[in-house]
Amino acid sequence: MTADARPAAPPLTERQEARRRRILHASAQLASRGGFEAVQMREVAEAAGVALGTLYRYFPSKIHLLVATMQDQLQHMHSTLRKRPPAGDDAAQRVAETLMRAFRALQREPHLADAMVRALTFADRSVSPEVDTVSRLTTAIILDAMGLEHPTPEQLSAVRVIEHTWHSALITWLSGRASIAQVKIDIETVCRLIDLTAEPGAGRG
Amino acid sequence: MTADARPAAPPLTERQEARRRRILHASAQLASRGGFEAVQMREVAEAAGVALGTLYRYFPSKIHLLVATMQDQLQHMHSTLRKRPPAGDDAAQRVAETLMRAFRALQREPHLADAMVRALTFADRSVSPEVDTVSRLTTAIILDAMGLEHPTPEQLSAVRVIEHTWHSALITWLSGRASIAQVKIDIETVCRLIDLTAEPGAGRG
DNA sequence: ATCAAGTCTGAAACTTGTTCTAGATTAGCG
DNA sequence: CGCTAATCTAGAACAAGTTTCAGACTTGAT
Repeated sequence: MTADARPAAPPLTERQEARRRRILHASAQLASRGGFEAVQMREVAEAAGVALGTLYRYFPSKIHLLVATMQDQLQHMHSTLRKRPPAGDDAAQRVAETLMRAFRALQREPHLADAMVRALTFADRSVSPEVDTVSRLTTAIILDAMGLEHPTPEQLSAVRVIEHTWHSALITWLSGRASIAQVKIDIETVCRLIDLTAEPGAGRG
Repeated sequence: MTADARPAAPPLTERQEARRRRILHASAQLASRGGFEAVQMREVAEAAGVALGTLYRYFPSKIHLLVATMQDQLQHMHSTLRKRPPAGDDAAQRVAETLMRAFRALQREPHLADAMVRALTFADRSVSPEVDTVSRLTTAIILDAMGLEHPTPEQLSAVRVIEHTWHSALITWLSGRASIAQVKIDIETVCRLIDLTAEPGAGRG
């Protein structure tokens, strides 16, 4: 899990750490109000009490900023979920329940969700490392729900597909093209893949 | 399917139809070169021999333009696929083959794919109708591959999840976070959902 | 052919993400 | 303390999406 691969992450001083937090907070705040468009770099800088140039030093683009915001929120959610693990009988149920729980959390701040998810899927290669971190966090959450320590490659594939579905379903909901009920069905549908890969010996054909 | 819902689509004159085509062509051309960023509204207008204001009259935003470009390309692909239907034995195989074929077509113009897919997932509510059209086209392609005329609700759910996976996998590939092999695995994995929802005993002919 | 309504053009203006610069502040160090 | 390098600030400048506007051109009806 510990992988600070990026070339030398210089340790931040306390004031710098504080600045970084203020920026992320301002970002989430503005996003909660008006979604992706409401997160305007000048406004973030002002709300965080920081010069525009400084904001760009900390986060090299609006997309980077919002993806980092998502990392932040996901971490929060991960620890929340850990405290109250899902109670279903089989893995598929637990994963579906976990994702729907996460989904309901996002529903409470739909604008914030909009900003984060749009940034995530719009990110180009220059943001890959950060997006990857988000992806690993999501994977960790799903694996936690499955209760697996050593997933098989097959199971990892199922998890990947679940993640795909999760992201894409989120987008269709955010853009008003799918109802919450529809998202629930999609998630439950994709979670059936877990059953397919659960039985040891039920190898892939 | 027949839904000219949008308030009165006034029939275009011949010259207008020609302008529209020129614009879409210029858009695809520029996108093929440098992807999303290379599609600059001023350049599209110039390449299409049209004033900037006119471009915006035809397509109210860059996103609208690129989503329309995708519609165009998808329609093209759909008719191509119809000519040579996939040859697999069961529905899952045929769908996977079809999607991988589409995927290889996109690979040939990765920049174009980048522009279209980024626009598609970045689109907000104001583009919903157009994005929905793309979604229906994709669904039609998948259902064609399955060989289904009257899918059950369950099968439609599977198709939805397949679409989710398709879009999201495409994004991970475009942003360099997944290899082509990985995409193939993901598609094959999700296609196993089709087997789950196949009518028992009906091998589907 | 003529008029009115709608469309297209060219160009400027406005918005917001991003970059750049010069000077002030801070951090680490002797 | 006093120096140097790094960081931060304020603000201008630039880039590309979007809007606006006055005037020229089409179109359709009379």
